[in-house]
Amino acid sequence: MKPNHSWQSIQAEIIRRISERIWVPGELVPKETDLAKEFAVSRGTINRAMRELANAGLIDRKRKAGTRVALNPVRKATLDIPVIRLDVENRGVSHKHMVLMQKIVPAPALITGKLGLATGTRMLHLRTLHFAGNQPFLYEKRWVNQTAVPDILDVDFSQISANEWLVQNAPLTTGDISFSATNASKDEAETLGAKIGEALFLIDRSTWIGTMAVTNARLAYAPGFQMHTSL
Amino acid sequence: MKPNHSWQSIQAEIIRRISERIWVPGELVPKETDLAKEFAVSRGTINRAMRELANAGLIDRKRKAGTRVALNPVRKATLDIPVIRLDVENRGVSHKHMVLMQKIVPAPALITGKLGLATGTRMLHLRTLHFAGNQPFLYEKRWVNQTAVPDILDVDFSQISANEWLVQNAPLTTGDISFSATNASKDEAETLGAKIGEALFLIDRSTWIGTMAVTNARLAYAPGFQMHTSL
DNA sequence: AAGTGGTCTAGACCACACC
DNA sequence: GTGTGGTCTAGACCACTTC
Repeated sequence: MKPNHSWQSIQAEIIRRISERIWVPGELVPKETDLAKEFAVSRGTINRAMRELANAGLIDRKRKAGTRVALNPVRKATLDIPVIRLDVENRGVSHKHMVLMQKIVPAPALITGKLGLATGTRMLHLRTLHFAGNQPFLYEKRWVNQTAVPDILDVDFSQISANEWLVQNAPLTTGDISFSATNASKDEAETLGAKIGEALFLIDRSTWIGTMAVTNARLAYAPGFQMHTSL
Repeated sequence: MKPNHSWQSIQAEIIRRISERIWVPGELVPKETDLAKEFAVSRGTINRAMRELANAGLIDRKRKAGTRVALNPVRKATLDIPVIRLDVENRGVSHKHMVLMQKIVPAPALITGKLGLATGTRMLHLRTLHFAGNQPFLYEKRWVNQTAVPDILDVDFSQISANEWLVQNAPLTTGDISFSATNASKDEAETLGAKIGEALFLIDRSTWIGTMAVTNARLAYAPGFQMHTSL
């Protein structure tokens, strides 16, 4: 039989019923077999349409208890975190980077704590300034666990940034990200061409492969930076 | 026949092959029918496992051209944007809010521009201070298009915050969000109990129902705020 | 115990991209 | 034209939850 409805059109109709309050928050909605009859499709198609809405937090589904419209719909914003070079190039300007510091030293407790490593672990420390065109764009302070990615010790970071090397050579890490705001320190202000105390957008990211800590990066963006997405 | 593999275990195995570089970035991976044979499952199960990886940006799939491991895996971070009250309560403290200003005036061009409304449109303007426990948490400056949600004019905002009323009564909006950092103005500093110039985390959100602009909110968080998520 | 969603199957047709 | 992924079907069994 030829389908009269695609899963996407059914999903759109369900969204319409929720947004127009035909189905009210907290209310039980018809079960899959009933909806399958109504739309004259198979249950699998209904399931496909509803599953994504459940993942998105719009509806709550429980076996036996049925499906209800979520009382407190949690909006989810998806942020793409590309390689810094591509992020810059997508803005229509060229990217270059400059390594300001590269050394292997015992990491501060703040870093080993975040990564769950023993205090005093010797790690590779890098400070890199990324440019968008001729403007400083991003000041990256990174600590890398040599044990997790020993090959990194042979990399020439004037050719490829640590960020890009890690994405290509340690893909599929898990991690935490936090976003915040900070006043520029003297070091940050001078490096980024900002004023001391100017508000900077900050990303702090720690990544692991399985349970092995790989790296922590503190990314301070030049003043005026905005991270943008849609809902 | 009883399945030997769930789609999740197959997905995990595919991820393993990519992360251990058994399948190299840019390389063509076996087609669905071949993988179905290998894992002794039906093609639908393979498709389910791969579809989510394609959505996540890990692989690129094209009809006829086949499936390839993505060259530049874009990490996607998902941010949950809950109602402010729940955001606060999830931190283990009580929430209350205080309406500092409520008036209907012609909106500034900055706002009408963002929302695509005629300059000088009269809109409902609200300034609300949200507390986490007894600490100022978030200073919200909001503009609401009365035409889109006329019922909002009857709402008592001392009982329910505009944020929460809109989530419940104008759900499923589309919108833009931007995240940035700003130095606290005198007004913001006094309201949030911060110092003038202190770095504040800022969210600017505009939402629409279809093509009808609903609201713009500028959320300035108290110093020290972090937005956190995992990869 | 019983009802609901979660998953899987084997097959089919279609849409798109490459030829 | 041809090959690949995208989708749908009709049916089945299972897992979880509530009763």
